[in-house]
This record gives sequence, C-alpha cells and structure tokens, in this order.
Amino acid sequence: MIEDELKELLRRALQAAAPGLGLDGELPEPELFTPRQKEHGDVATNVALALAARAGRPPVEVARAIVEALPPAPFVERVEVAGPGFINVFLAERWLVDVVRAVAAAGERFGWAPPSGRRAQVEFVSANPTGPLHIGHARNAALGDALARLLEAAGWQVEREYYFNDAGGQMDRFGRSVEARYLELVGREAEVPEDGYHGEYVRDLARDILAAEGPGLADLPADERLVRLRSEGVRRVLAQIERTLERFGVRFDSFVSEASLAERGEVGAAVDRLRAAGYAYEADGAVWFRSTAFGDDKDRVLVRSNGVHTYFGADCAYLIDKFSRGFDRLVYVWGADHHGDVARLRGAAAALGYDPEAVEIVLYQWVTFRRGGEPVAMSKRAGTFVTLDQLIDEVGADAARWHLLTFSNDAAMSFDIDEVKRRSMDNPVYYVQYGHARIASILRKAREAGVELRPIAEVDLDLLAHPSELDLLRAIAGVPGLIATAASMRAPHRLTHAAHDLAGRFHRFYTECRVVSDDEALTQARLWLARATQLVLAGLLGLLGIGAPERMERPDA
RNA sequence: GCGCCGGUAGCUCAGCCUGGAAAGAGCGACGGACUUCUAAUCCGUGGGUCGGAGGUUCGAAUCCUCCCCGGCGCGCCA
Repeated sequence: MIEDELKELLRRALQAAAPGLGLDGELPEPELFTPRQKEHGDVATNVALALAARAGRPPVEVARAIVEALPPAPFVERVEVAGPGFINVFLAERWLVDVVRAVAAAGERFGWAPPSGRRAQVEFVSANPTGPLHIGHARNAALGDALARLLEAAGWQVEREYYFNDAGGQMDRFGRSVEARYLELVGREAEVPEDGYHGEYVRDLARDILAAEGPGLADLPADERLVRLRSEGVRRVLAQIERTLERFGVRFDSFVSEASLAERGEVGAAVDRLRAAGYAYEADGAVWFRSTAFGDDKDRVLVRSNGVHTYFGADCAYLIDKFSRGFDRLVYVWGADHHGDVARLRGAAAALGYDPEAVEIVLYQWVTFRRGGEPVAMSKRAGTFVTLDQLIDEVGADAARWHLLTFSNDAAMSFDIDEVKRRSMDNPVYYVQYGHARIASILRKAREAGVELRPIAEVDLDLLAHPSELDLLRAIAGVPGLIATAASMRAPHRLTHAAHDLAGRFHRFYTECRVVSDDEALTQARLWLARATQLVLAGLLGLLGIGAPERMERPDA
C-alpha cells in the first residue's frame, strides 16, 4: 500500500516536471522495484531512464527534475538520484517497523490475501490404486499440496482432489494378481499373471481380504470373483495411500473414481457432447476428438474400435464433472512426461464450451532418486520399488518435502536418499526449523526470567534500528509480495528460498543483537521482532507443509 | 523429424514471467568467533566467458532468432 502511495506521488511529480522537460502526451506509469543492494534504497524506479530519450536530456537530469517535483511524504526518509538515472527512495524506518504490528495482528497468516471468493480445484497425486505410493509420486504430492496451500494464501477457496483409475487393463492385471494370491491362501492352484503385480504387498492385501471376508470369495463365479477381489484390493490400496499421504502432510477433500464416471454414463455423454459440437468424428471404427483444431499435432481417440473408451475419453467426462461443480480454476499437477497431453485436454475444454484458460496444467520435471549417488532402479510390477512410506521413515517428511520443494518445477532434480538423510545436520530444512526453535527458546527463556511480552501497543518499535534488525524487517515486509508472486507463478519453491533467507537474517540478528538485556524497552522491541519472525517463519513453513518445531535437540555427532 | 523442459561458481541450485546499478545462496575449500538468550549458529577469503552466435535496447542471465549439449514426450498404453 505504501508502494501505491509512492506510485501516486511519482505520477504527480512526473506530471509537474513534464512541461519543463519538454514532454507532452501520455506519461508512462512509473514502475517500482526493490533494488538488490540496500544502499540503493528501499524502492526505486527507472522512469527517468525510460523517459530520457523522449525528453532528449541525460537521464540523470530527468531524474533530478522529477525528484524536485516530488511532494514530501511522511514515510519517505530521502530520495536520491543514482547510477545512470535511477531514483532511489529510502523509506522512513518508522514505516518498516510497522510490519511487526501487521504480523502481530495477522499471525501466521501474515501476507495472505483476503478471500477472493473464487474457487480452485487442485487435482494431484491421482496414482492408480494398484499398489502403495512410491517415491515416483513424491514430487507430485509435495508440489500439489504446497500449491493448494499457496493458492489458499492467495485468497482462493481450494479443494484437493484425487482421481483414480479403477478400470482398464492395468486394473484387470491388478485384480487378477490379488485373486491369484487370495486363491493361493485358500489352498487353490493359482498364479500371478506374468504381466501382473508381483510385489509382496499383493499377498498382504489378499491376506487382509481373507481375514475380513473369509474364504468364501473363492467360490464365486469367476467373473464376479475377479471384480469383487479387485474392488476389495482397490479399497485397501486407497486406504493405505491415504494413510501414507497423511504422514506426508497431505489431505484430500475428495476421491473420484473413473469407473464411477463411466457407470453413470458420463463418458458417453461427453462423447456425444463433443460430437454435437462438431469436434468428434468416427474413423477406422473408433471415435476421435479433433484436437488438431486446438493445436495438438494429431487427433486423439475417445472410444476405441472395441467400444471401450480411452483414458482421454474419461478425462473429457471428468472435465465436465469438474466444471459442473462450479470451480473457477482447474489445476492439474502432472509429470513432464504428460506434457503432450496438455493441448488435447485444454482443447477438450474449449470444444465443450468452457474457457480453456481455466484449465491449468502445472508440469514438473522428473526426479532421479539415488542412494549413494547410484540411481534407484524401480519396477512396480516386479515389486522392486522404494515406497513413499519408506522414504518418510528414512529421511522424514519435513526433509523430504523441503528437498522436493527447493527446486523450480521446471528443473529436473536428483534426490539422493542417503544424502538427504546423512547430511541432516546441515540440511537447510533444519537450519530454518532451528531458526524457529531458537526464537521459541528465547521467548521461553525470557518468560522464565520474568520478562513478559507486553502488548505491542505499549512497545516502542522505533528502537529497532540496528542494520541486522532492519534487514530482518525488510525481509518480513517482502512476504506479502512474495506470497502473491509465488502463488501467481505457481512456484512454491520461492517460499522455500525465502524461508531460508529469513532464517539466515534471524541468525545474523541473533548473533549481533542481544534480545533480552537490561534495557527493558529495547528488550520488548526485540522480543516482538523475534516473535514476528517466528510467526512468519511458521507461516512460510506451513505453506510448504513443513513443521515449525518449538524445540530442537542439538545433535551429538 | 516435431514438441516441452533444462544448460548460471568445483558440486547442487535460485534469479528469467515484469530487462536496470559490482550476478546470489547452500554445500565443498581455506581462515576466524562459544564465561553471555541453543555454535544445528555467525563472520571473513577464494571461486562465474550466466552453453554459443547474432538481434532488439540507453542498458540483456532476463526479451527475439538460430545453433550446440542433456532430459522427457510424440500408441485404439496407462
């Protein structure tokens, strides 16, 4: 809001200075930015540089003229013309200090935008329920969840959804695998199909089903038996997935089954609707979607020549289902290997009469998991894979999420399990969590010493003037902008970096400034600064789905 | 061949959307700081043709074009 006022002042100064500079016509909107170096002020503008050519004067002269015309304001300490013609504004420290009050009022939600009333759905993970989640799902889970949290902070009302395919060839193989293990357990001859699921977990599922349902399922007619065992298996796998996600800090609002869409006839309805819109046609016995009309490189099959719809066909029905629930924005979180499907999905939205802009696909590049530098080989069907549960057991949910949320979605990344675990001492996540715990400890110690945090209205925050204090304040003041930017860019990793930076500034402040001292007034101001930092750190970690501990034990080694 | 993503310090990566002042962080290396609120900390030093070449611009890691290298995708698979 200070920025808006400053912009208005600059606008007025520009207008006042324009005649003297020989400028007529439309004046540009002054763009503000935060200089990299704090010697360059708190806010700067390059408007003089942009106008120099038009004015036919050196940029520095233009800048001086604008500065001279700038009306005074209480929050402006001083204004400088610097470098090639930048106008650097130094804000009064009193203003900077106000952020402590703002944080005190907002708590961990400092920097959040007010509710916009707009609804977004984030659909993520959506792994087929043929087995436990494994490390291949980790980035999707971490990213989707952080994105959902971030959108909430940006004012969206968010629903998290998990879509699962419980029909199709893959599921048949899964069903037959469960069936085979079940039959084995009741003493019948059976074998897991070669292309089925051979992992030990399938045997566990069968054992569980046997314990709950008894041996009677073996005597059902073959078709019925398969369907029954498959659905019993799916139910258990999904429950297990939900438990794993819970441990990972992820909670879904809804689970949607592909089969249920088909059973309600929604897939057929979607195809009919596309046909009516003129975007579906028959060829070679199949029904095709004219995705080439929407930038795809070839048309796509909706219904195969054997009469069975494709996944894409179901996706169209699902799209209608999603839109019919009134979401303003549909966010899909996909691995980059699906980038080729983006055009057809958004095309389908357009063909169905929806705004394709409302369909947003967030892609992330692949993760190579390693142990001691060597890639971890995985095969789900052979049952050789590292589960997400194992990953959480080994490195912890916080460290795993932090690592997964450190990199830009667009960057392929490596996750060395041994390294993230072994290096836990200097893992950045602990650096940040320690910052939070350290503050908690200070507040605890202060209380033990009889120093209570006084109401902020009674505290003289203007006493905060040490460079490391101001650095901390500046970082806190940037958080609302950070959250807005990270959300609009769908880039949670910006929060990770900012949290690390903030923790660093706190550690520096801690080293240079004694919080609890004989100076009561200063102690109160610093306690509040520490408290505000703690709240903001907890808020940022919260958006990343990472815990903010009150205490951390010093490691021995 | 076409498409998407990457290429920035020894290593791992931010910064690029919306161009701006000496290009940042962590790790690693080297040298310092604990009688004081947790040293899981802090300070300092060294380290970069921002893949290459053109272009736009007063100004390019950032925008445009081409090229090189790497990853991924291009089924009536899931």
